[in-house]
Amino acid sequence: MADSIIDSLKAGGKKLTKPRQAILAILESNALPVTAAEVHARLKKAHVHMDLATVYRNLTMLQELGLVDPVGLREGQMRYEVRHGREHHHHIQCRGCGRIVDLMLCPLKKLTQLVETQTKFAVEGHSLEFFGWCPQCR
Amino acid sequence: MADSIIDSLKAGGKKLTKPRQAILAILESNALPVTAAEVHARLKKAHVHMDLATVYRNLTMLQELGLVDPVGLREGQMRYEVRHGREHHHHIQCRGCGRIVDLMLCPLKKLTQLVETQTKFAVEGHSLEFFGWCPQCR
DNA sequence: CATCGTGTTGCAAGTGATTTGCATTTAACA
DNA sequence: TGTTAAATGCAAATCACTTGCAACACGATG
Repeated sequence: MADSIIDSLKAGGKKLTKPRQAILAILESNALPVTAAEVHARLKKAHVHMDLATVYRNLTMLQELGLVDPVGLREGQMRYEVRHGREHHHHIQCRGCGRIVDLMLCPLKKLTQLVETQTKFAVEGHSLEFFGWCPQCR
Repeated sequence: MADSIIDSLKAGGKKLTKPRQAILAILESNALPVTAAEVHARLKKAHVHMDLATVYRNLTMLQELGLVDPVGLREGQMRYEVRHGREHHHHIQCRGCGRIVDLMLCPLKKLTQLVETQTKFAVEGHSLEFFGWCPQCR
C-alpha cells in the first residue's frame, strides 16, 4: 500500500486495521469506481468476511480524508475510487449495459473561476459524468 | 400548462389526470430542482391529497418522456426540474446550507465531441454539478 | 513485552428513499 | 354512455445506507 495513504490515515488519527487494509487493496486493484456492495462482494470472493456496515464506514471515512472520490452515476447508489496515483478525471457510463469508462480529461479549471465570479460561492468540487451508448449497445 | 407538455404526454400515450396536472403545476412554479418529497409536501400544503408513490411514478414517467431533468446532488435523493421553457443549465450547491443556485452555462458542447471520439460512445447526456460554500456559509 | 486508551468491528435494528402488487378509479375516445 | 388502457391509493416490500452497542484490536507508552 502507498505510503501516502498510510500517512493520511495516521494524520487523521485512523488505524490501519486488517479489514481496512483489505478494503484498500480492493479499491487499489480496481481501475473503475466501485459500490460498497461490490467491495463487499469482492471481499467475500477473496474469503474475507466483513460486515457491509464496515465497508460503508470505511468508504465514508476514506472520502472524508480525501483518499477516495465519490462518483455518482444516478444509479441509486454511490461509487468510489481511490485518488492516489491517478489524475483527476471523469467518467462516461453506457445507458445500455452500464459499462463505465474513464475520461482522462477535465475542462473545468477555467469554468470554476467563472462560476465563482458568477455566484460568489467558493467552489470546492464538482461532479461531471457523461451518459450514452457504448459501441456494443448502440 | 404548456401545449408542448400536453402534446408530449399525448404522444407518449399518457393521460392528463388531475393529480398529474397538480404535479406539473408544482414543477412549473419552481425555478429550482425539487425532490419527490418536496413536491408531495407542497401538494399537501395546497390541500391536494396524493400518495407519494404517485409522485414518484409521475416524476419517473416525466423523465422518460424528457419533460423533466433529473438533478443528482449527492444528497441521497434525486431532484427534478421541468425542461420546458428553460435553457439547458447546471447547478451549484452550498455544502453548508444546501442552497442551490442555477448556473446559466454549459461548456460541454465541444467536449462532448471529444468524448465521443475518445470513447466511441454515443453521448446522450451529462451531469455537471458544482459544490462549494455560499457567501453566507463561507 | 504487558498495558491502556481510542478507534474499529460485527451484529442487529433502524432510517429514508424509492418501488411494487393489486383492487379501484378515471381519462380518452368510439 | 360504454369500453379500455392508463393511473391512483394503499399497504407492503425493497434497497441503500446508518446507527447503537458490546466486544475487539491497533499502536503508543512504560
